[in-house]
This record gives sequence, structure tokens and C-alpha cells, in this order.
Amino acid sequence: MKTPIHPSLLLDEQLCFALYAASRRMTAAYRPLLEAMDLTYPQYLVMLVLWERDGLTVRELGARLQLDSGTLTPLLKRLEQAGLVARRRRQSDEREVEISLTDAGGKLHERAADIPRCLADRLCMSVDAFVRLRDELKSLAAQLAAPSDDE
Amino acid sequence: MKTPIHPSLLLDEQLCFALYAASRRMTAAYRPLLEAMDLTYPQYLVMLVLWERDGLTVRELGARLQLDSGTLTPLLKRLEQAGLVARRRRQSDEREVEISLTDAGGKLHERAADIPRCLADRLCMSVDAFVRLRDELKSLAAQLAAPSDDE
DNA sequence: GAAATTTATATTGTTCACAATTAAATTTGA
DNA sequence: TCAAATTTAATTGTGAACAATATAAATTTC
Repeated sequence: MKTPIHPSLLLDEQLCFALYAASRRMTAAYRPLLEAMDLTYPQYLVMLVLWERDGLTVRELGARLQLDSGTLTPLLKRLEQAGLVARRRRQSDEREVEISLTDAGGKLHERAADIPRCLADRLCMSVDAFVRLRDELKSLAAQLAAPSDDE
Repeated sequence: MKTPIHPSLLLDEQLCFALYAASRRMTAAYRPLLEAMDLTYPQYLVMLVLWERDGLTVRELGARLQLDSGTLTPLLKRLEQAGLVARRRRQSDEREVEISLTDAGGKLHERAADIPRCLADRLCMSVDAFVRLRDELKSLAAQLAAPSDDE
């Protein structure tokens, strides 16, 4: 009887689990820093996008973060409730909802400025290794993008 | 006026976002394969652990996957409902709940055997690059582990 | 320009994650 | 021995993710 050679099903050999575990730990590492600003990690990502370019639509935010309205709509309502963003339909196209920073939302940018350094300190990683890992993850994500997604 | 130099708050320069996006894409890549077995991705991880070593307690499963009972208890109840595992209190220590594979749960192992290869095919990555990335992610996760966690 | 199609957002329902709390069993130590 | 502390799961509540569907507005087609 011939035993077929299979790639391993051992947990510790899986790339997927290493990725899943690292991602959750990363989010956990941000949590105490973001808690001080009353933001969750996904909310922080939305704020990063808006600090970069204000007044995007839900669709544009979703394209940037790879999240759909099912995730973003309630999240944005919570940011609105917190007074950090405003949501309003565009007069030019009533289907679109434009998300814009409030004064409080804009000001939060300054308080966030130290977060990347805090995390970088935790990592004990050279800038070079940081950039290399980041870019490897980006190309992995691109490789995994659904064939229909773009190419 | 002196402008302080801050590490970037630009989304595309963040390691955390690359990690978050790659992890979600990976889960999405598994989804259609696991759907055929009526498993979600976290359920699949639990099955990987049990196929490796059956009869672990909830605590031991949690230690392996870095998940707590708040996540595992309902997930394991769903696996039980699906007829893949059995849950029972240990007679030696009634606090512990032992999770064991049913026949159906054990048999599913064979159907899962091809999954890693399917994913590997998607990645277009050398074994070497695969192992290097996986181990980098492991050491990243270890680095991010709460100081109190272990060391 | 009315009907069909497409697009943008919202809603509903399911399943994670995770913090905080509860409840019960076990262990510890005066 | 027995009260206090610890350990293990379960429960409760909040906030993602994401599929599927709904709704409404804009665009295309004929």
C-alpha cells in the first residue's frame, strides 16, 4: 500500500496559523494604546485612512481597508456617536455617504502620533526587517486575492 | 518651530495593517475549501489540534490556539452539534471539560488532507520562503506576547 | 424616457474574539 | 479541618467580519 505524501496538517507547521496568531497578538498589542483614545483597532485603521485623506465615501474606505458596508456601516456609526466623524449623503450622488472628520476626530491625530513608535519599540526589529516583512505580507495578500478581485 | 520626527501614520506603511489584511485574506482563501466540510476557519484550527492529540481539555486547546473559553465554548458546542466532537467533564477533575473526536470527526481528517496543498498552490512560494515567513511570524508573535505571558 | 441593470449603502443573521463576571471544583495553608 | 485562594468553564455583553438580502438612487439600454 502506498502512502500519499501530504503537506502537513500539524498546527505548528501552518503558515495560516502563524499569520492568524501574529495578527491577533498585534491587535492585542495596540489595544491598551488605543483604549486611551477610546478606539478599537479597526476604528483606528479607519481613522488612519481619514487622517490621510478626509471626506472619502464608505466605498472608498472599504476599498482601502478591504472591508464592506456590513462591517463599516456600524463601525462608522460608532465613530459618529463618539463625535469623531460625520456621515452625510453626497448631494451629487445620493447613494454615496461621505465620511468626514470632526474637529475632535482631526485633533486625535496628534495623540496618535506616538503609537507607531510605541509598537516599533515592542518589536525590536531593524527598519530593514520591518519593511521586508511588511512587504512580504503585502505580496502574500496580493497573491491570495481572489482571482476575480482584480487581475 | 521644530517638527518632531514621527514614525509614519500612513496606512500603507504599517506592518500591523499588512498583517491584518494578509490574515483576513488567508482566512478567506480557506473559506471555500472548508465550506465543503462545513467548517469555519477557527473550527478547522480546533480540528487540527484534536487530530494531532485527541482528548484535550478546553484549557489545553486554548493554550494551543491562544483562545479563551469565551471563544471556545460556543465554538465547541457547534462542533458537538455538528457531530464532530464530544464534550464531557473529566471524572478526575470536574472543572475540566475533555474534548474528544467522534468517528465522524476523526474521519474528516482524510478529507482535510488535501487542503494544505491547495493553499500552497495558491501561494506560489518556495518551501524555503514559506518556512522563513512562517517562522518570522512566529517570532513576531512571541515578541508581542504580553511581558507577563510567559517570560 | 420607461424598463432593466448597476451601484452604494444599510440591514439581518451567524460566527468569531475578548473583557468581565459567575459558578463550581479543587488546592492551599493556617 | 475548613476557610480562603485558585483554577476551569460557562455566561454576558460589545464589536468586528462577512454572507445574503433589501432598498434606493443612478445609469444604461432599447
